[in-house]
Amino acid sequence: MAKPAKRARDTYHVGNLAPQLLAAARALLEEVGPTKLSLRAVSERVGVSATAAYHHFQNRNELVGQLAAQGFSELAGTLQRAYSNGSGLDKLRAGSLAYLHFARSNPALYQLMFGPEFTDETMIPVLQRERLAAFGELKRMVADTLGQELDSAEVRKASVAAWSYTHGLTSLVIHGLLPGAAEHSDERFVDRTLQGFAALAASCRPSAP
Amino acid sequence: MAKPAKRARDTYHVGNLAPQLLAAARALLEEVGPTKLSLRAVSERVGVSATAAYHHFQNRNELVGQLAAQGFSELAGTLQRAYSNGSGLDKLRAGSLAYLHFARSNPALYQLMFGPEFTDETMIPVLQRERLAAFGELKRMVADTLGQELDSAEVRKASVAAWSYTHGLTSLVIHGLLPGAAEHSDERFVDRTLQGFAALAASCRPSAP
DNA sequence: GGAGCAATCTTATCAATGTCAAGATACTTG
DNA sequence: CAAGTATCTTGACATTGATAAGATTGCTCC
Repeated sequence: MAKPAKRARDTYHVGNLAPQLLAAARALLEEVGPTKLSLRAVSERVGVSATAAYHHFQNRNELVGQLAAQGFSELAGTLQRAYSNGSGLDKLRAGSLAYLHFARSNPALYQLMFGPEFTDETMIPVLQRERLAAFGELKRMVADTLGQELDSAEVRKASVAAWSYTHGLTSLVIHGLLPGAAEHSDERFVDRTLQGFAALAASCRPSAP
Repeated sequence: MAKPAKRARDTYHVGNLAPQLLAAARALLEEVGPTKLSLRAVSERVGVSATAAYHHFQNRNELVGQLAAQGFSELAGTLQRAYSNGSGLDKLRAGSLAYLHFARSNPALYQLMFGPEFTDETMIPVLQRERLAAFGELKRMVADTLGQELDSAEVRKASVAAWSYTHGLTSLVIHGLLPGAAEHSDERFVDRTLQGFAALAASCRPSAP
């Protein structure tokens, strides 16, 4: 009704179910949490039978896997935007901020992306691809900051370091392990953590260079 | 039979079921993964009926919560040991190593400890306590390294920083997001990440102090 | 030491969920 | 328009978490 269905393919039976299921699942995911997302609830929200999803996804795992892949894709986009819009040398800080902001805006999705649902057996190709793409985006940022080749050992190590601390901080915030996780701003978390690193680094090389 | 039951309380009916259930759950957890741990399987392994556990735990959540609490307790102990045995200034490196080693020795338990199962509603007191205790251990290490008061702002920030990068690195390794996660040693991961931080820090203050 | 009691355990059962098989429906294509 | 295929529904089954009610065991107290 709202949109004129130009192609015949677009109005098929009930319509293109797969995107609708993904959208409903995405919404439900944030409502009920990553552990309580049921296929039946998703189907019911869209208005189809409980087993309709099996004609578009192999099983529940593929649906949530595509959801996670979608998350990694959005995360990569967010990082890229922060990277290009960032000014000065602290593009990495902007990256961390974007990362944390994405996770706090989509906590359940973030938990799904890094959750225990996907092991080697339950991994699906698209998820692996988007994961790599997101990490590639991070590596690009780091390579640019360091002024080195994208696949140099330096960049690889520094990228893992950057990803580690950002993901760790984000994970702690999301899971509520840090006091006052609810009220504090993204900036506060990132900046205080960076200050913490500075303090640790300073104590390693006591005072002079 | 094996052990002479000194107190009468110790041989009660089938015996002290709660610890047995926890032990079986702990073993099963690592066998089937954190998402597939069922109460029934645990009960069956111990040799009791499916609902026997409900006389010792409110529900499944309390059982896995106590498992997670146990994990935090062991983690705290591991950290403390690494901290006291560590030599020189790199006690923090020893702490990171111990953290990563614990997680890789108990991957499913680690995923459970930081997994999405425990939200504000499903939180249980003992888990919260052990969590805080483990973080307290980390803070002690950092305070000692920095030579500052335990609850100074500096120590708090530095502790979050240290926890963030260690937890982030560990999480990435455990979830298989880093290439070659299976074969490489704990030392390699930690040291390369620390080198990565050094490279990042160096690029922020280009050359001179 | 035995009666009573409370803790513990079992059986039966239910609701929710993931999944499969078979049939019904709608769109497409020759 | 007919045949065929993609899509969707109904019905059913196994697994799991959970509850209710009954059975059993060990403790307690006279």
